[in-house]
Amino acid sequence: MIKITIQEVALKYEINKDTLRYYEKEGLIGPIKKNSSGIREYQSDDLNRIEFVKCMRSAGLSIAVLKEYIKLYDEGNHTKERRMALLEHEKEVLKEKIDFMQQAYDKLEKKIDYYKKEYGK
Amino acid sequence: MIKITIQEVALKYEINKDTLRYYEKEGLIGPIKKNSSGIREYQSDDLNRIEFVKCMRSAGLSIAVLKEYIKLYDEGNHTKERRMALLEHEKEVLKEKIDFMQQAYDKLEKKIDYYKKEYGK
DNA sequence: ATACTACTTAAAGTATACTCTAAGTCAAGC
DNA sequence: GCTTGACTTAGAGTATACTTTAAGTAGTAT
Repeated sequence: MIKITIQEVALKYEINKDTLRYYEKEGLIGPIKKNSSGIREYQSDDLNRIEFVKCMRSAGLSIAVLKEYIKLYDEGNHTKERRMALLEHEKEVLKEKIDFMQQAYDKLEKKIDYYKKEYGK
Repeated sequence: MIKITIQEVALKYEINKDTLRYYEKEGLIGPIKKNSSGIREYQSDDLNRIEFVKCMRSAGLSIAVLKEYIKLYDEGNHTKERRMALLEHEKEVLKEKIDFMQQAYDKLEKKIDYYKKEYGK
């Protein structure tokens, strides 16, 4: 059984300790088990969840959406359909965002090329 | 010479009128010419700028970065190198973000597929 | 025993980007 | 001439996601 401290989790995933506690308070992760002194001991299941949350947050999924997903998850098997719908919706949102960003990327590239030509004169 | 109102710009680009004024106050667009009654009259140059800002904002470039770029632009030709560097930096940042989002997208897709299999049972 | 460091909590503070409010002006229609 | 509706401003308010603060505890090193 793995038991690692908040410090170690923070280092491993490059997430602020306060952010980890904040995510826990919001119900995105945990509740994390605590030892007799009240210190958090993160286990491998917790780490998987953290990795998922980190990935989704870095992609722009909101705390609220992740909270909702976790809530449904914790409610058990009868929420599978709703969870799936939620994920599919977020997938679509993400797709659109990626599109916007790709458009901006292309525009930036063009602008830079233009500068390069100008600069070369 | 085109002259369109803030209302029309707001409709055309789906940007809140308050946001347009906010962007102007921050120096991202304009200053927009005003008629004798103090009403803004947007011209085609303004619209091009607005389109650029909208595109970059939708891709996540910060107000601060756009402000900096516009500032350099307004300072004249001798800032071209710095502008190019700024754009290239933002391009790299965008690339990374797109990567993160693509990763999350793939992860979501996998999760959904998993649910679909489970659900089919 | 005392100093040091990392942990704990609840709550306040910060950054970013809007978005709304209040008070007022102005042109058009009745 | 008065109402209506869109505009103006400065400044306050909101949402989201942290991040910091203050006050306190617990385990380890000297």
